Amino acid sequence: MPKTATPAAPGHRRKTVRLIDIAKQAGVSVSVVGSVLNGGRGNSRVAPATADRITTLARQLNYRPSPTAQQLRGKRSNVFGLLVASAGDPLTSYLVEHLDEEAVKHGCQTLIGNTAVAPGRFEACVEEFVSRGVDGIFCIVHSIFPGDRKLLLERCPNTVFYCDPGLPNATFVEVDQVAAGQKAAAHLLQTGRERLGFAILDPAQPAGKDRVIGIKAALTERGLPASQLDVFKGKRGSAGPLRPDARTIIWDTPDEVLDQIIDQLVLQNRCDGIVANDDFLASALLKRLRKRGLAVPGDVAVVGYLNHYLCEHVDPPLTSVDLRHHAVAKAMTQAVQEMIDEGPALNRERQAISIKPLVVVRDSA
Amino acid sequence: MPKTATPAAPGHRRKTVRLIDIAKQAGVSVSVVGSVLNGGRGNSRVAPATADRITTLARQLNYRPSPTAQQLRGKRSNVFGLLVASAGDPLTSYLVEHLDEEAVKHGCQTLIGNTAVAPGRFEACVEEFVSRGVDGIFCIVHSIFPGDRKLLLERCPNTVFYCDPGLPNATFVEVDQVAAGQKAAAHLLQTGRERLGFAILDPAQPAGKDRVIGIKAALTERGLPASQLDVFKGKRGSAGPLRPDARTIIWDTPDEVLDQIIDQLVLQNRCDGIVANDDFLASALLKRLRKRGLAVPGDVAVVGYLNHYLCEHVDPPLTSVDLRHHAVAKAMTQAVQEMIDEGPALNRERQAISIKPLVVVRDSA
DNA sequence: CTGAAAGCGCTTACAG
DNA sequence: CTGAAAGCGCTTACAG
Repeated sequence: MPKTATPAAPGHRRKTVRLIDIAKQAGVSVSVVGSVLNGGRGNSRVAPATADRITTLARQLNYRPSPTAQQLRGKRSNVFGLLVASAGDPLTSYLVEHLDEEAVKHGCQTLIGNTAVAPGRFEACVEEFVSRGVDGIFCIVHSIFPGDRKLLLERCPNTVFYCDPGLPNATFVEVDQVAAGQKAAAHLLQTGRERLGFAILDPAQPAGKDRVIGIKAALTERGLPASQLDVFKGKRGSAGPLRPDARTIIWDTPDEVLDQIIDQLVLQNRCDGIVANDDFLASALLKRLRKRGLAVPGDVAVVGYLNHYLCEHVDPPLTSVDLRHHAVAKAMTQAVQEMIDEGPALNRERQAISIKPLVVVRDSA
Repeated sequence: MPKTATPAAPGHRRKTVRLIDIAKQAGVSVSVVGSVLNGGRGNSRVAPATADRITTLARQLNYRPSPTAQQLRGKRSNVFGLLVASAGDPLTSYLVEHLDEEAVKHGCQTLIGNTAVAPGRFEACVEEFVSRGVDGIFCIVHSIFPGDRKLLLERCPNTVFYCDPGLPNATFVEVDQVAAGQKAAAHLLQTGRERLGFAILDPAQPAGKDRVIGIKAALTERGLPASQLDVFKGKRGSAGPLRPDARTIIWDTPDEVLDQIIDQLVLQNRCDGIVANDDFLASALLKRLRKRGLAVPGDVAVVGYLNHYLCEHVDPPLTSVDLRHHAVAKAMTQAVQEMIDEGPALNRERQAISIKPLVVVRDSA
């Protein structure tokens, strides 16, 4: 229990240097020092000679303004809050990294809000972020996780979502699913495939429908009929954490479903190119195809979706659709920065920013 | 540019409720309200009836103390800084998640400090953390990345490292490498393997030597001579990022080296169980062994190290040594909490906390 | 048991 | 061009 009221220098005696310390040494008032060192526009108000003396002194003493005091006085915190279901999930960890990288470019730091740790954490994190005075919030919590997005937007209008939260006045960045389907299919067609299969799970999701539209568009572009696409509509397998230790959602597709996909698309409909719902399904398909004596890409080409970490490691390395997390992060950061600069614009209109994905070619297609 | 000096409620008009607001409504002074709502020991000083009135009012008005003001007054920030080379790296992303989870349990939030974004970021992050008054810092930046650890420890004594930073007064948590080798080998021996191979990269690293000691200990425990272990000492392949987008270090082992490993360990020395340096090497070996007509685990069993995400997805699924990131995170958080509680104990002794890894059995061994 | 007052480090009108 | 003063929201001795 620290007796001193010196907050900086955690667990340390070392006196933190303040404006007044510099002011004394420079023989001027704190106002002058403040305006020279931290002043927004107003360091022109100080005589050049005085200003020089002050900046030199500040450098010598290694002066750092106290963000705490500045914030209490009404300045920005230069902190963004980041709501994430689980920061360790490789699905989003790259996005976390890129968001923080962009935040740093904007002179900000990122505060983690891990919402999947316990029930009610989403709302609790929002309250904490707001009371800490964050400048804005990124919400990259997947829609399958609970959390009151409406409350979030009320408590902090400067919020940018990853994917559509379904709120009338939300700002969000999303991946263009039509383009995702179109690009995956176009790659298959360009490399000589003629009959395409789409193994889709959760066909009810709009993302799936958009990808079908995209695949058909790719066929049309090459003058092929939409009937050259066969869609396997399956259900998710059991969802469970990858390891007892982790909270990652990994969708485990049972062998029966994999066999159904292979039976319908490859054997029955003679598809020579398959677009898989995601890299996990693709990776499972790769294994199952081998087990059944079908060669990839010899007999059938496979394209994944996510361009996930594991693509490099499966056999053969998986061609996949990259979601361009860095571009997403840039767009999200830019959006929040604009909201901050524009000030409290209540009743803001819904704004959707769309990112076009890219195909990363490896060996499977 | 906000005109008001109200920091909370980012980009929002909504007046934040303060102690004085409650004080007025309750007809008492701020001192009383403060001691009831935020007071450490001293809420016994207030009459129960008054206290009740105040707490009710606080709940009604949804009062939240301003951490900024509290911090300026000398209270803890309840923020931990987290130095990480790249938060998106799946090697550490789980550790990031677990550290934050533990921080939340201790009533703290985590501020990210991404040190690999640009040169000098490590030191810059340290300064920012210190000036923001973090209560402690976790440094999980891998030793191959630059960063002045000594300065870090000086600026913030309440720092806990993941892995030995090689400083005389550092507190750190590390994985027991002897146990890692011992457990991997013990599993192979228990499942009927008799001649072991260890494919080690960077043999100069102490971690590698410790693992050799562990493997030999496992042999001895079963009454086998240490000569039943054959060590392949190789060099790292080229290190490069997995994707142009990411800063992850992935060690790419060229096919020639993989062939050398197989030639020496499997063909020449008839090893039937291989301990691989890490999951990436193991995954590459799996592919190469298949290409050369050797069955896993039929002809040779393979054990990885990391229990990385991809273990589930390679073919066959990889048995691996789990580094118990959650236990590591717990130990790190507990250590920093103790440092905070004990107060500024300069000249603290070097403290090493060792975590014993576990074998996670899948199909490859 | 309660209140008035000082002060954490800074910014920002307001006077000179 | 420069300084004295008020105040951000809170805590903490110190008086009553």
